[in-house]
Amino acid sequence: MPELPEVETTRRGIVPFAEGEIIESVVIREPRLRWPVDAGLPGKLTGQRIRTIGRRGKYLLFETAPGTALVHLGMSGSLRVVDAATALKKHDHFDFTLANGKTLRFHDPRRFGSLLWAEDASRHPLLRDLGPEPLDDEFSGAYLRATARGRRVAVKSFVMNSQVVVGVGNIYASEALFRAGIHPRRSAGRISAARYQRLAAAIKAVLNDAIKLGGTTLRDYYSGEGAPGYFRQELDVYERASGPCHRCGRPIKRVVIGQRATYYCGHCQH
DNA sequence: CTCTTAACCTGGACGC
DNA sequence: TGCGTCCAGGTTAAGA
Repeated sequence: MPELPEVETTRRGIVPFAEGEIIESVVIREPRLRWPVDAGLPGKLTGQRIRTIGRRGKYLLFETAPGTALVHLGMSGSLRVVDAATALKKHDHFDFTLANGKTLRFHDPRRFGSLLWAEDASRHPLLRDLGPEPLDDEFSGAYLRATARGRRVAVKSFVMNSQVVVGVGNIYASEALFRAGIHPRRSAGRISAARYQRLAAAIKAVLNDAIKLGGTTLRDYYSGEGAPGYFRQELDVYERASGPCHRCGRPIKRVVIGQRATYYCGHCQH
């Protein structure tokens, strides 16, 4: 479910309530997430102050003195600020109870999300090999072009590869390729420098636009404060199969690339 | 190395 | 109502 804009919106929603706060208790109700939750994790976090709440790709990073708790929302996860007395719902898998009376509550029906511990987050195996942040200056058309050299994979799969660049998931990959006028099936290694410049700019623009509107709510995404994202109404192609292209009016196509639904305009994208 | 595929899991929508 | 099928915002591990 959540891509970079949704994770960033979640982060911004919980920062005012949780950054700088003491974690009074950690309750794990369901440890069977994407990776089993370490039984020793509550003991490590309890009593610690959350120094910062950061983000790396789609991971939220709760940094404390002894280490960092990594939270990934997977496909269907959400992390929300609730009052301590808020009734539990099905699939509320863990809570961080804070000293200010608020609780960070993780909800995830499909359990593809995760809660992990790292003494040094940047060296954790799941973070160590990640590509650059798309909104950083080092992520550019030149970087994409150099990284794509010799690769034959479809460009859509290429930009969704977190070792190439983090945070670009299935919605924003289709959206960025539409904005850049690039066909999603084109081989990554056979795209010009000029077109990669357009693509890098399109990725930055679509992610920034989505963050401004609080992300995209299709089914079950809600921010840290429980608000839906309003970028859905700005989508040009995603889940618009057979609808008119916003540029040329021809019907948007839906195909499957790398097992994922992909939307594009056959006339505007080459 | 690069690339493809299966797998992890629940629930909602839809057809019969 | 129920049952089977398909689909869903992510990511890794295994295999070719």
